[in-house]
Amino acid sequence: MSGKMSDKISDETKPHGGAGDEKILAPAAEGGARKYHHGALREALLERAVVILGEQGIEKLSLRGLARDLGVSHAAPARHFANKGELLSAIASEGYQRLTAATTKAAVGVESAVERLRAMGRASVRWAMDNRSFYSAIMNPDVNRYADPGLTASLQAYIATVAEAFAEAQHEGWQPRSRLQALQIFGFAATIGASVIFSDPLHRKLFGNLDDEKLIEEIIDLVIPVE
Amino acid sequence: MSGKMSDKISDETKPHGGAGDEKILAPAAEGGARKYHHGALREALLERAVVILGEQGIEKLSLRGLARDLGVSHAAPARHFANKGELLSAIASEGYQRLTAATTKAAVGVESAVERLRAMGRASVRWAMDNRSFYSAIMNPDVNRYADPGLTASLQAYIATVAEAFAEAQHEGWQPRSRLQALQIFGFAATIGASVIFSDPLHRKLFGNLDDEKLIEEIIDLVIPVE
DNA sequence: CCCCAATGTTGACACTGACAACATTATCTA
DNA sequence: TAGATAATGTTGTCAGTGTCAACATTGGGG
Repeated sequence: MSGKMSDKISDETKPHGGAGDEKILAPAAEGGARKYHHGALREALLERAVVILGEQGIEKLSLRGLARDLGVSHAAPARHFANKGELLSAIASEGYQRLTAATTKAAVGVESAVERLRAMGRASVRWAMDNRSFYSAIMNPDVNRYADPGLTASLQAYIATVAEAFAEAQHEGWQPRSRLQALQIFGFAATIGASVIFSDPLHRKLFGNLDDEKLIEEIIDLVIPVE
Repeated sequence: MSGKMSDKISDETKPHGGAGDEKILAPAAEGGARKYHHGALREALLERAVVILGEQGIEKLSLRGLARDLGVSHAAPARHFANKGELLSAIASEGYQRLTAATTKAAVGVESAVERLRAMGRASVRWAMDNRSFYSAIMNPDVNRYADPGLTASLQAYIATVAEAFAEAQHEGWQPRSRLQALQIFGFAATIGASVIFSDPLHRKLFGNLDDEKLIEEIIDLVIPVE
């Protein structure tokens, strides 16, 4: 992704061939493949942005930088994302969709509603740890402040998925004396907080040695006690 | 804070008077006071930055913008903060110091360690809600990624304060069967999560009507049950 | 093949951060 | 009190970024 590599890719822009919606350019004679397929820039931008996010953080992310990395003109990304804010909303939205999918998958085949809840909690924290780039976008206050409708909808869907699981657990008799809304907010709070602590390098550093698997299970026990 | 206002303030730069370390310039003849005292720019920058943070978010914050707002030359802020990252670290560090102070204050005069813990939890969440600008800096993944030693120390101090409170509570017999580290991580997780949910506008919106006082108390009951 | 929409390019401009040289203010010491 | 030095603020310049508009290329449909 050096500037030198970008120069090579620019030369590949000229020869246009192929047909159908699979616009794959032939590898350049000098070796190296084009960084994206014409018409698939949006996906390439998202993908590259997530990498930059993980390596350097949000402030260092720029549309021009992405354009350079992918060998397109500096204003091309603006065809897909009006501005950086829209790009970040898309990343966070994608993140929530993946988080929701991971959470939902964890509950599949689990009979008891309480055990489903526990499995979902585990999956959420583990997902945040394994997808720090996405999670850093999801937890960015500015991204939330300027969230577009797609991001709002994705977060709403995630909330609904988990909230429903809490309702089912209480319906099965779990924590009958607590108000459902309180249980739900509590569960979300613990999940968000644990995800931050276990995924953010600074927090991890300051909390000292964290035996992830053991601690996460202990916390699940505290949040969702099984009598 | 318009450019026009900046022009007026620039005119006030010329007459230097007064003595001692209280360098207050006389109000301009046309009205309006200078935005900062010479030598007190650092404080003025921090103060103004927190306002911008709250009104527009981090991305919109710029050193040049602050310089303009305060009527100083564009590069003056760099005398106090090498870059934006340093400014944000300072804000987050100040935030943690205030959060720690609020948390500590809430525990004063409370006899029982468990009640102290509950009071501290309440104070933390309430503080985040009342200081959204600071909390948005504190919770910004980039700010944490590029935290300077001052910020790291402030976060460490906050963690130590609360962790100690958990240790005292368990020492008094609270939750004897749980491992202390798990209780502490759990408590921090719940606090961080609740603070995010109750302070972030997007989260508040999607979680629907939140009866703050009641819910916070219910969550405290779930995190720190009193038998 | 032609038309039009989608997508990508180019050039220009305003804004931001960074840097260096210079200017002003504040502090300290003899 | 004067002089030296440090701290602080100013000015100008340059590179990088976002934004905009006009233009060019690619893709899809009739």
